[in-house]
This record gives sequence, structure tokens and C-alpha cells, in this order.
Amino acid sequence: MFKSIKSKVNFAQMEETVLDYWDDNRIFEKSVEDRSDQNTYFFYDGPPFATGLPHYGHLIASTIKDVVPRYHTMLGKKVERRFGWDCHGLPVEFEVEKELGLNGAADIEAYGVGKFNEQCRGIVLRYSNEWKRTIRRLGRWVDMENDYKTMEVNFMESIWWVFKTLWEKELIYVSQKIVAFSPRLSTPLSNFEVNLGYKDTQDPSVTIKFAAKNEPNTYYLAWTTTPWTLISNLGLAVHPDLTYVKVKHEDTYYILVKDLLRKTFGDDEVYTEAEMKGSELEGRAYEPLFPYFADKAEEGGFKVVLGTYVSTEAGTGIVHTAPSFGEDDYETGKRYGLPHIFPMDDSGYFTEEATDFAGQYFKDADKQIMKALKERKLVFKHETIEHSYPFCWRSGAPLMYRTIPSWFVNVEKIKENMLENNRNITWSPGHIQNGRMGKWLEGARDWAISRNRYWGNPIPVWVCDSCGEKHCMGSKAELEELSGETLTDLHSHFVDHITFSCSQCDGTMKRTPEVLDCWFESGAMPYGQQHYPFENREKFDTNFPADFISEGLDQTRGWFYTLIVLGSALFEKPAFKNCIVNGLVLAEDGKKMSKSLKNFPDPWDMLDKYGADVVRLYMLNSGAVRADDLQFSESGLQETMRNATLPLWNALSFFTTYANIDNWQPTLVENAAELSNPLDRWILSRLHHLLLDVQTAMEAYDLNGAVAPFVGFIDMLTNWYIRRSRRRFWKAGEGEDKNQAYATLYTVLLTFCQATAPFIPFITEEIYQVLKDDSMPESVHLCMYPEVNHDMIDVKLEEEMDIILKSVNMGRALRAKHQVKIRQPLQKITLLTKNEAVQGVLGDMSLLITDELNVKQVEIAQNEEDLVELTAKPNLRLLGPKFGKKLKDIRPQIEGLTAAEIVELQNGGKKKLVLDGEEFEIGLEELFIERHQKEGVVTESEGDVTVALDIQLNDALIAEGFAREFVNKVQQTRKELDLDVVDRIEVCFKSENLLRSAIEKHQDYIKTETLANSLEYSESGGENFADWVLNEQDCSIKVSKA
RNA sequence: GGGCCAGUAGCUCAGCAGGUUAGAGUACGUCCCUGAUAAGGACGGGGUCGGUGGUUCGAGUCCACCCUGGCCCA
Repeated sequence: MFKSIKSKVNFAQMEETVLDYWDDNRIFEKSVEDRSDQNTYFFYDGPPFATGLPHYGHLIASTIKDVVPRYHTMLGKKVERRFGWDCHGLPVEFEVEKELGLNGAADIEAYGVGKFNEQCRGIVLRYSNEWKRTIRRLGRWVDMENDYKTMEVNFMESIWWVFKTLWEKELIYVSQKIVAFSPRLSTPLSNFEVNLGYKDTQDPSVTIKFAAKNEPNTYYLAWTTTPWTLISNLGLAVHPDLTYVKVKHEDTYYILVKDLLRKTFGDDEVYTEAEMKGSELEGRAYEPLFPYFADKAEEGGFKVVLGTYVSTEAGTGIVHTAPSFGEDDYETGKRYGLPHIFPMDDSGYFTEEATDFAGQYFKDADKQIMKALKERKLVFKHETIEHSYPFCWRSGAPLMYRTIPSWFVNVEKIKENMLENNRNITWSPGHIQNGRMGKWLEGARDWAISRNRYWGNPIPVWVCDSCGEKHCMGSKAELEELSGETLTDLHSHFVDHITFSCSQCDGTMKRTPEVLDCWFESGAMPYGQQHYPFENREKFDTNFPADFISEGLDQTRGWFYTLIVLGSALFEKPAFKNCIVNGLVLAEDGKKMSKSLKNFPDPWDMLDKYGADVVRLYMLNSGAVRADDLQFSESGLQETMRNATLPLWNALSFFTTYANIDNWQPTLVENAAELSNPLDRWILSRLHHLLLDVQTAMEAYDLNGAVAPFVGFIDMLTNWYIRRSRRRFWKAGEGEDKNQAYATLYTVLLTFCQATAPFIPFITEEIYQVLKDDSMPESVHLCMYPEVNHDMIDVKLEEEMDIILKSVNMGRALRAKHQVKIRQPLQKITLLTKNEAVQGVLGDMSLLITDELNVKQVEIAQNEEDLVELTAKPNLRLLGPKFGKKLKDIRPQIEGLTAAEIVELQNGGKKKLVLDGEEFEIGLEELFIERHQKEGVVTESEGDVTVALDIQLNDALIAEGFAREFVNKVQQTRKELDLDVVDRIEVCFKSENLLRSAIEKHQDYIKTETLANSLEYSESGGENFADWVLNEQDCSIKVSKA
């Protein structure tokens, strides 16, 4: 006996019991432990920030990360899956700062870095239980107990090894970087923080006169809104392609861009002395505004430089350039090798280097600087503008863009290798490789990896306070040896106090204060998670690069990138071989999901309502698994449930219902050739075809390609195979055909579960548990993936079935057109065709047509021309190249072919066409034959098959029609009485004579169909009789349980 | 401003290497079917394939430019 399965089902509840089954029986653990260490498939899990809750983006990524490892597990691989946590970084620090009421660097240091870091450690995993709950509910199998954390000492030590290896390869250097800086907090801000603080504000808008050297009485006009940066000016930038002019205005000469001449001088009279391209100005010298850094002229300062960022939107087309205080400025300075000057402290006050302005706050200095320049008559124009400018979101102070010393990975140096490694990665979808990822790598710039923060992995470099000598630590042991201390942790509050003597001078070595960008840590996760190379060397060597990773599209610039950089830098290899990229999950309205807009349903509600299988399948069947955006909608979930999981479930319910009635004992079909019913051979052929499709798609990491065919298969199984096989299961008693039907359906259901288990792990487990016998593994997920049996695949049979399906469709359409309902039996259907394959569908297969369409007989005829109009059209794919431009002229001849001429071609003849005196021969294969209805004859055509229906009725057919109607009403009544499918009944009826004689004539048929013990005519009718109209005849029927 | 992806029916999307009347699912309407199925089927309405030019005998498909949306970068 199989477990009795009701067709009503609550998937979410069912899934909960499956989850418990997995836990209680350690199925996941077994699926890993039982596999050999020699046959591994390696997966890396990208660590999420633990500071937020899981959302749909995580659900799609988690689903992909579950499907692929499950599939490879079923192929016999050992697939370890360790969850990871990204623990360090700004978001955690913010949380703690907020909780403690701290504001920036000074506050944190006053509070104590050690205490602060320990607070961070304390909150970083506070959502991990939510994560565990969600990941479990989704059915993702991943080891969350034996996870890796970027803050663990072993992980951190591996990071030091990575850093030191790059250091030794001379891929690490220190330079300057422009950051948004809060002078109040003495700390750099992240982009995210900067965006929090944009405000409209008033600033000076000034045009300054820079005196040209060696050109008396001539000035470059440059524009700025930050006069305080003028002290640090080292260049004037012009666009190489724009046209500049030297003009005379009131006895003074000015140089500026031609396009802004009128805007600058208004209606004043000016005389153009000369015109030149910006590129011609390059290298011309000018006088420094202030004397403080005048000596830098020797190092290339105070010259005109070129920059393509110069625009004519505002100003004068000449941009004041202070390399320490702006992104473009800095890049330009770097290009021209300008020296680094920085007359300011970390709180925004000018230092002694700025002599006259020393001690002034940068923003307050604006006025003093303008005053000084005005006195020297170097201000051309002084106005005020209102614009949007970023302020510190916590202190309210205006931000400044400035350089800070920063540690870099020299990515440029290894770029070629990175590009090559990328070419060896299989990306899904493929366009990522040369598109987004490839383009990003081509443009890759050196990677700034230091952060001036506290909660992170300290940069393991000690610097001499006297001579600047640097020493990079590559392990915990190395530092212990140098310090004589035993270390249990590597965070800065454990290591910063360690100092030692410089090997080159009398100085003291102290750690550089920065911590590593947390992207460096996640990119180094292949090494960190295994504490490589301090442990697991052999395991690492055999499993690197990983076989598979998967994350969202946004990781092209994130994790994918850092994995590639570090894999290339360390081993000259990609860190992974295959990668599926998922797209963004948007709300139903196409916008971002937003908690404040409430434009999406809670993920947990969806899991509770539809179950995880449906959520998984919906996403797998969408573009989200090939980097397209997904507009998430609940109706999509409903549709998925209706089209896939519900019919599948009901196939099981159907099977168990009748198998139990018949007490059928499980047997598997090993050899399709033994089966006599073509329907059975057909569904098995489709099944193995499906296995082939899934296998092919999975090898290409094409999840859509794997999922779409099995959803289609469910439809074929339920709406054709079972629908057309039902009577075989209903037959009373035993029989070989019935046995084969059971064996086939059993085999299909069992194999299908195994094939789709990686995608929809719950329902397949439940079905498997119902169907399995004691000799089979205890879980579907411990089974081997079913192999394609090519002997089972019968392409010809599948083609024939397609013709049957088409013919049935046409037959149904004809009945609708003739307004003859299906319950009315008809004598004959005729398939008209010259296609020889169709001849083969007769015999056993014709039963499918007669049953489905309720006709007595199928006839095949070849004389289609008698019933349909035949016309020909050119096969352009063949005739296009053959005739080229003449096609237009020859076309009417082809379209004008008569039916007789076409039939001649169908019989193997050739047709001669004449064009411009030239003769051409045309064969059948160069034409498309079209069929249209002839007037007065109702037919349907699709392809080369035409169907005609004999709608003549005679007394016998009419009587049978009555009998079918009668059966239908009795069955409806059975359903209303909520009888069991095997209950016997007794039937009484009352009707006119015509109907009565039809019913009595077919009483055996009626009794068999409705499981009626008796069928009595009643003169009187009475209580419990229900009135019906059967083909316009009145009738009363009473049904009672026997 | 740059890169990538997308724009086809009310909605979600197919349309492979250019080929004839551009498809499917869904929703809507009519009819049919039903003792596994919150199902199933037939028919019907619904499209200037984002726009403009070009290549070609022929363009949703190839090329150029532009517009819109998304993501990333600046």
C-alpha cells in the first residue's frame, strides 16, 4: 500500500515535515559524508554582510547556490558547502557609533579602540539566527555551523599571508588618494555617507587672474568655488580640443576659452589678439598666486596642463588645479608628476606652510584669501552661487575632497593575466564575460585597499618612525617572534601596541594605522576559509580554483572582481571556473523593492503561502538566473503553482488512489520495448528526452534551460498521458495493460522526482517517500541522478504523437465550428495527407484520437486536393539566393500554380518556369504548400495534415449520445453526494420514451461507467429525483448508495 | 559623461545562424470537457516588434545614430 494522498494539499505544511525529516535523519550531512574525498566539486560561498536581514535578492542567489551543488551531489560528487560571514566594515562601525553616541575618529579613540572593536564583534552576528531560519526554510543545504567568519583569527592570519605574498611580489604600494573628508570628525567618509549629506548652499564663485610668465600684462582667467584651495594651486587645466583666445580688454590681455568670451565680458568691447587650441597652451608657465610653494616651479608646477574633463558649462574653460584637493586635480597632478603639497591639518586648519593663513579654518580662509587677492587686483569677478554641496551627515560641517595616504594593489601590473583568467571562466549568461566583467577588467585601475577605520583586519605593516623602513608580517608566528608575545587575536587592539627596533636605524617600528578594505577579505575567502597555507594545503591545492560560484550582477565590481584580482596576483589563475550571475529582484511595479513604499510582499508570507518549491521554481524559471531583472509578482507564484507543483502533486494523488484500490505492487520499467501500449513508450521517451535536456543545460550552467522543459513535461504527463490513460486504470480486475500502465506511471513519477529534486527539493522528497521501497536510499537527495537511457528515446514515436496531438486539436476545433459537442459520438474523422509518417499513426495510436474526440473511426486519405484549396508559396530561404533580384518577378508565377500542378509536384514532378526567356526548374522542396478551406466544406489544416469530420448523425449515434449524457449526469450526482470513487450505486430515472429506449439499450455501458448495481425506470419519480435536460429531452434521475 | 543589459499583445516573456501571415503563457470574452488536478481544451479580440536612417531580393533579427528604463562606474 502507498500512503494515501489527498489532492488537496498545503505545500508549506508538507515542506515543514520534510525539513524535519532531513534534520532528524541528517540527510544533508550524509549527502556530503557518503561521497569520496577523491571526487569533489568545490563551491565557494560569497559572504553576506551580517548586518541586514535576508531579502529576495538573497533568495534567488541562495536558490542557485543550492540547485547546482545538489545536482552535482546527485552526480556522485562530494560537494562541501560552508556558509560565510563578512564581519568587518563600516556598516557595523556605524551601528556601534550610533548605539554609543560616538562621532568619528576622535570620539572612538577617546572611548578606546579595543572597547569599540569588541562592541562591533558583539553585534556583528546578531541577525544570524534570522538567516539560518530563512536559509533552512528555503531548503538551501549549506553548513551554517561550520561556517567561516572574516573576523576569526585563522581567517585573519590567512589574509596577512595574502597581503605579504603580494608585498613580496611588489604589488603593494603606498600613495595618495582623494577622499571625501569630514574635518570635524577628522575622518574620511564613504560614498554612501557623502550621499546622505547633500544640501543646497551658497558659495563664492570667483574668477581669478593668473599672470602669464614672459607675457607682460597677460592673465589666464580661471574659475573656482573654493578659494581656499588657491593656496595649493599647482596648475591651470585647459581642454586640448577647445579653442582658446587671447583678447585685449581695457589695455589688459586675457586668455580664456572662446565659447565663453561673451559670457565673461558681456557687452564690453574686446579685441581678439590670437586664437589657439588648448593643446598649444600646454606647458606655458604662469606666476604663482602665493609665494609659499613658488619653489615647486622647479618640479613642474605652475604650468598649463591638459585635461579632457574641462568643460564650457561654467567658468572660463580654464580650471584652477590643486592636486591635493580634487579628483580630477589629483589625476592631472599624477599625470604631470606634480609634487604633493598639503598645507593643512586633519581638522581643516591651515598649517605653518600656508604662512599668512596659518591657523585658519579652511572655510573661514575664503574671505581672507579673496581680500588679499583683491588688494593685489587679481580678482576678475567675485559673485555668489547657490549649488548642491555635500556636508558631513553627522557633524554638519562642509566636506572637503583631499588626499590621504593610502595603500594600493598594483592591479595594472597583473591586468593581462586577469583578462586571460577571465577568458577561462564559464559565465552564465555568456555576455558577462566580454561584456560587463571583461570591460571592467580592461579599465581596471589600481585598487585602494586601506581604510582609516578600526573594525577590520589591520594592515600588517610596521613602519619605522625614523627612517620609514617597512616590515610586512606574513603570519601570527612572525609577529609573536618579533614581539615575544603570544597572540590570540589579530585585531588592531591586540597588535597595535607591539613595537620593535628598526633594523636600519635607531628608530622604532610601529604599525601603520589603517585597516584593510573588507572587499580584500572577501576576495581572499578561498584562502581564509581554509586557513591556507597554514593548514589544508593539500585540500586547497586539489580544489583551487573552485568549480562554481554564484552571486548577483552587482558583484562584477565586487566579489567577482576581488576574487579575480587576488587569484591572479597569487597564483596566476582565476579563483573559480563557473559562475552564474543573477539579476536584481525588483518590485512588481518595476521599481526597487522599498520597505518604506511597501511595494512587495514579505518573503516569509510567500514561503508560508506557496511553499519554498514554488518560490524557487518561479525564480528559476525567470530571467533572474541569467542576470536579467525580475519583476517579482505574487501572481507569478500562483501561476507556477498551478502549472507545475499542483498538477505534479495530483499525478501522485491519482496514482496512489488507483494503485491502492488495485493493491498494485511496485515494479519499474527497465525496457520500454516490452511495453505494448505506445502511450507508455511515448511518455518514457519524453522522460528520457527530458533527462537529456536537463543534463545538457546543467553542463552549460543554464538553469532556465534545465527548468523550462520539465515544467512542459508535467503538462504532457498530466494533460495527455494520464488523461488518455485513465480508463486503463479504472478497468475492473487485473490485466497486463493495466499493469504496464501502473509500472510506467510509477517509473515516470519516480524518475521525474530524482531528476527535478535539485530544483524543487521538497515535493520531490515527499513523492519519493511515498513511492520508494526499502531497497532505495532513504532520501531522494541521496539517489544518483537518473541516467539517460538512449534506448528509451524514440524520436519517431514522439513525432507521431505530435501529429496525434495536432489532429486532436483540429478535431476539437471542428466540433466547435460544427457546434457538435464532444459527448455526441460521431462516425468518422478523416486525416488527409500525403505525409507518409502520418500513415504510421494508425493502428494502436488511432485509439487516442477516437477516444479523445469521441468518434468511431479514423480514416486516412491522400486526396486532400478534393477537400482543400492548395496554393504554393516560394521557400524564400532557398529561392532567395537562387534568384536574387529576379525573385520579385518569379514570385507571381509560383503563387499562381494550380492545385493540379501542385499535386503533380507532390508526386515527384518538376515545374518549368520561364522568366525573360530563361527557363528554371522548381521542385516541391522549394515551395511551401498551403491549405485553405474550400467553400462549403469545413476542414482544419495544420502543416501538411488536414482534418475533416463526418457530422452525420443516425439513430444509433443519437442513442449513444443520450447514454453519454446520462452517464455524465449520474457522475455529477455522484460527485455532489461526495461518494467515494469505488462506491457502488443504484440509479432510478424517469423520462420520455425516446430517451428511455436509448438508456435501456445502453444500460450495460451506463452501469459499468457509473459503478451502478441497478438501473431502474420509474414511472412516478418523486423524492430525491433531480431534473435534467439531456439533449433537449427532460429527465429525472435519482442516485443512491448501494 | 562612460560601460553593460533590456525595450515585441493589457501583463510576463520566446523569436536560434536575416526568409513568407511575429509566437507562447496569462488576463478578458464565447463555447466545450470533467470521478486525479485551486484543472483541461477550442475559438476570438488584442501588435506602427522604442524611434529614425542604412545594408539586402527580403530586417523584430545586421549596421549607425537617437530615445526610455535598470545596474555599475565617474
